[in-house]
Amino acid sequence: MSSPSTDSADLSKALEMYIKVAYELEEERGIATVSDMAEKLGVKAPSVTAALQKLDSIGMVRYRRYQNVKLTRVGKAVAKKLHNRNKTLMDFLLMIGVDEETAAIDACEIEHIVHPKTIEKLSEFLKKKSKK
Amino acid sequence: MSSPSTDSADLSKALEMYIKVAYELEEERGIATVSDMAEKLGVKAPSVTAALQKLDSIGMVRYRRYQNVKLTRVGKAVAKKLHNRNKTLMDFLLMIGVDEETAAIDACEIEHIVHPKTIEKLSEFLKKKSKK
DNA sequence: CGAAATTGTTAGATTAGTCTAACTGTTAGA
DNA sequence: TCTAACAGTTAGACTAATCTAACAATTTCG
Repeated sequence: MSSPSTDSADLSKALEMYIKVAYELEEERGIATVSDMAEKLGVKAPSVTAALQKLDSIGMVRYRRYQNVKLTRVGKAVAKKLHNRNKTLMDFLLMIGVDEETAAIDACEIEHIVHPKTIEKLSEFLKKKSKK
Repeated sequence: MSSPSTDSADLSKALEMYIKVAYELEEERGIATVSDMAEKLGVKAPSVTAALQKLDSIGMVRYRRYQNVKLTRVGKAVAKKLHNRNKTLMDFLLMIGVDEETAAIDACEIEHIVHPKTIEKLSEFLKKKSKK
């Protein structure tokens, strides 16, 4: 029952974003580079280096200087959790009529802060809606 | 058309919370003291002093050392905006079945970050629901 | 192969928000 | 009234996240 916690309660929003973006890049192009991460996140390269050092130290990514980044199993799980949350939030926001762009921004903020129970209820709510 | 902006985009979540709590205390007991604010926010007194100095400097509160705090007109407007947002979010979260405590926590986080458009849509959505 | 261009890292500064410890102003009651 | 207790402030440290400037490794290609 107790695999390394995917419960990112102890990860800041900022660190979660680095994980998420690393994941997206691995998906999109097989590899996550520092500069691509910086670009996607709208920060400068040194911020990425610093974040990767932290994430490596807590076992979220495998990172060695001058080498590419690799999410660990735990890191991937965190990324996937964030993506699921994001999807649920997007679906809901679009359903109530929020425009795509605003929904994307808000979902990306909210995904880091809401309680799992809330996501759960939101998800159930959407399921019911879609059945009707 | 351009009264001092209630658009708290430039206020951090932390500063918004100080404003909100000052407002609640003014409502509840007519006066907001440093120690009551610290208590409500779960921070120490020096953090409150620092925040009040900042908020005074940007015209959100009237604050002079060793004296009680008074929200300015603009500060009050920000507080009210936050309360409205909070109410809308709470109503929604309770509607989908989130428990009171969790809803309160989440609403308090979300109120600082979502786009006005989103609150607007959420509000319309609740209105429709209640009519049915 | 090696130099130029690119990419990434390190060092050091900055900002916001918090804390503790020490100090100061205020106030209530003997 | 004056002082002890309380409330509030200041000083200084710390953390997280960011930046710029300078430096180092890597890669590409002439």
